[in-house]
Amino acid sequence: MTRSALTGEEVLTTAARLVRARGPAALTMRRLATELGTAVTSIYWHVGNRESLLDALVERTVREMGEIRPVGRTPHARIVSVARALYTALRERPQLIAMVHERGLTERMFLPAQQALVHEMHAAGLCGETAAEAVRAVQFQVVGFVLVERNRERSPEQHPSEGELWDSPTAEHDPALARALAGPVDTERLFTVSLDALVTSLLSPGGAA
Amino acid sequence: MTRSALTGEEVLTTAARLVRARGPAALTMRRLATELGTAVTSIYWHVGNRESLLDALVERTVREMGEIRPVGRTPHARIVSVARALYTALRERPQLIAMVHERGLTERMFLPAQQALVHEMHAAGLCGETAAEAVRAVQFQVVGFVLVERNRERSPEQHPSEGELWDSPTAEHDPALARALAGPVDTERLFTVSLDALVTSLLSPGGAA
DNA sequence: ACCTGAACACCGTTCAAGT
DNA sequence: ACCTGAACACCGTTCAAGT
Repeated sequence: MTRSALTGEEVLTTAARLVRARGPAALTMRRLATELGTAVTSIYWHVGNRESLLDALVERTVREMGEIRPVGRTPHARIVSVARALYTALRERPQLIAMVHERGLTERMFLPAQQALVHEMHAAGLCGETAAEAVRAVQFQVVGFVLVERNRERSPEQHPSEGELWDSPTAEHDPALARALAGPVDTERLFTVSLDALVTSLLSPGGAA
Repeated sequence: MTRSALTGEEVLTTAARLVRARGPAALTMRRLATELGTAVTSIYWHVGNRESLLDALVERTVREMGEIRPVGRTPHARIVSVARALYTALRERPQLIAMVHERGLTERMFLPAQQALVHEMHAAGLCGETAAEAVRAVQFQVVGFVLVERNRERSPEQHPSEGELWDSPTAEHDPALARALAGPVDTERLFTVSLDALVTSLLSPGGAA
């Protein structure tokens, strides 16, 4: 049986599917060829080599992250919406994001969202270095949460257990804190709450950063 | 020529050196064997396989990060000192940290520093969820900075250039902001400044988070 | 223009055999 | 108890040869 002509786009799509389903390590040229029903060497004609295939995959991810648009009526709401959209998009593509980061393109990936945030900071009356720091604060908040959360998912059994924190003498007399830091935490809620707090304090005159 | 008996410790040290010098991809069992002057298969007797070798490497890194101690007279100063120490330690071992993260041990790695931060937050009068959020805020600040910074180092040519930001209509009339967000930034200073601002606002009553 | 198999230099890992 | 080489199943990549 013959298959229709192979295209670069088809290679890319199948490669992306492999990465999302089974991680970057599962993306071998031979496995990809089997998946596509072609000889390994055909892939090379279309995408060069493995490295440039990964580059193309990353490029596509960066494009997708660029489609984030603010929604809401107040600057506060619009900033929160961008941060939430970033957060969601990052969580949906953990492996691809890791690949973007490995290639040093994280900043470029964030650029459109960053420009949107700058716009909203201006609308809220911030400017100059204050606005820049506010933008970064939001960005770091998102990245930090995604990282911590992913870490919890990966190793649900080995992150600091409540027990361990209870043993710590400093936490002994503050159970609310121990609970908040150990967990299972409702990260979704925690993200919303602390993002809201952050944006509020950033936008208030003489605020946090 | 014979060599003295191989030990697990020796394998670990040489492996760590290889990773720090040339990245995790350079750590192949065969290369390691050559470096050690033994047969590949000897390594297996001492450390099991590549996976458990990496586990041991990661374990060692986690231990090293646990040696952070706060210094200074005020809670503010002691919190800042912990954050700075974390920041420095993370920057010194980028590849090993990445491996820790891959294995989902980032939180465990941060645990000692986290406990120190909890202690200082209590000393500063915070407790419960407020203290927990403050601890996380500091932690995310550090992680966020290390990530952004490492990204800049990796791809000095492709992060958003000043030119690009200038083209953006939102930044056109705010050169100070454009400068702050593009770069090259004095990240060392930026880290100090924004860490100080963060801690100040966290510790002030009715503060940021 | 597109696809192929053979071949090369690398991997990690197992295992029977040595001392 | 420790070390070895041979062998296996995998890699990515090149290249001459096909259509």
